[in-house]
Amino acid sequence: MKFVKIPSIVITRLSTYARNLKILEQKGVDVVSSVRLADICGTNPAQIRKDLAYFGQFGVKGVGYYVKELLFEIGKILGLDKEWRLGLVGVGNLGLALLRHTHFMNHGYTFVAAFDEKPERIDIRIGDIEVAPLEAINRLVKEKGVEIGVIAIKPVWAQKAADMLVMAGVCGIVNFAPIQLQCATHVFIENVDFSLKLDILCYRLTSARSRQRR
Amino acid sequence: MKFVKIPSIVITRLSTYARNLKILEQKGVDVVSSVRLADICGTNPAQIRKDLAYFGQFGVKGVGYYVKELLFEIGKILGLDKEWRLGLVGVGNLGLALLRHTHFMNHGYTFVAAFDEKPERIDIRIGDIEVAPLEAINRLVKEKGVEIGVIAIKPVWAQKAADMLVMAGVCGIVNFAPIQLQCATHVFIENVDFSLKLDILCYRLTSARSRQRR
DNA sequence: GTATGTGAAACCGTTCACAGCA
DNA sequence: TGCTGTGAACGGTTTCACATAC
Repeated sequence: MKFVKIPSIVITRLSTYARNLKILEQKGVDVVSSVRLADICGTNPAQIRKDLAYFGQFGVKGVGYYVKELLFEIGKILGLDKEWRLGLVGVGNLGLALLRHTHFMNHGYTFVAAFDEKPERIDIRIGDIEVAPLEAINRLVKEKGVEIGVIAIKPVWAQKAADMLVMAGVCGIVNFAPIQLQCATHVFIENVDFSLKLDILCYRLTSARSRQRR
Repeated sequence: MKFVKIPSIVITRLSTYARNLKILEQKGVDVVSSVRLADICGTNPAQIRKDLAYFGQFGVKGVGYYVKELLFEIGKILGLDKEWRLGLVGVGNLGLALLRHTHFMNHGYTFVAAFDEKPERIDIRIGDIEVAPLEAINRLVKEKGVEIGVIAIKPVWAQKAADMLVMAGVCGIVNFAPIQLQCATHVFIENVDFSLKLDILCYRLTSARSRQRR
């Protein structure tokens, strides 16, 4: 078997396919062709087939893909066939939104710990979780088996939080703070960046307007 | 002047450059070379120079870039040299986080209206803003001059919210709901997608682990 | 000497087009 | 016939390398 580097955009699309396959499954659709799925996902049929080809052959020639089967296979590829344990740093409004609102999340993810730097937030209970101080990160990450850290704290604290998470053994971080975290190379970081998206929109709106004015 | 299509990844990077130039400015740094800036931004010096070349010549040969000047120019390119008026749909925890916590945002963006579908949230005041029902979108978007809509409402309501915003004249939307919005082609949509980022991390962690096991 | 700006080359991802199979 | 899987062609982005200017 050859070593093939998989572009990260492929992974992004797989997640999109999974999301839309779930919707098809709920609608009771059994089989879907790459053309139909591409239409739904806003991409190209060849792209879907190429993306899947990185991982194997999941379709039936002349027929298409069985929705449930493909969903299962993509889940396996992405690693969604297990429960992932999340630790939250920062229990402000954003943190609370993440903790409470499961509709912003897929199944398979559970918050098992939460931390904050503000003394008045310590010991507050949210569901099953008790908010702990940042100093408890090392102990609780190990105790609760946190695998992914979610940073939703003020930017000034974000790097410290990341350092503590990594020190405790966390290898994956979703960062909501608008700064670039510096971590060891074995740590995977994904940024969720509202102000970046706003900047992109500004540019598009600005250039669309200046084009109109001509 | 030639028409050159600018890749959207260039815009993304410009925003990153701006963010880091701001930090350099605060530190009192006057001049920065593309090598140094690339180092900070985690990219390649040639890439920075190529990105900027789409828009003009902003450096001094043998010297580098004047931080303040370059920051100003990038701001002008992105359209950050004006105030942008935002309208929020969905005043749950996430919406409140966006409204209140300015550290998730750059300067230059101001929320001027907020909407929610839950009757108990209507008429609540947050700062200068009074929460209005979705039905008021059309009127208030026009009255307050909303230019960008921010959707932080439950997925089931998201498409309706988008439709109403677009109907009222909004051409840019930042969407936090984990669904793909369908809008007219003149509308720019940027998605902020937590569960997508989680899926990417899962994949990376899973494949890193399976690589270790070998 | 030093760092930008930019053609040219290398690289990578997307799309095409068709062989192969149900 | 219909749709997948895939080599080949294409198009676009990144990187290199050097002429140019301070």
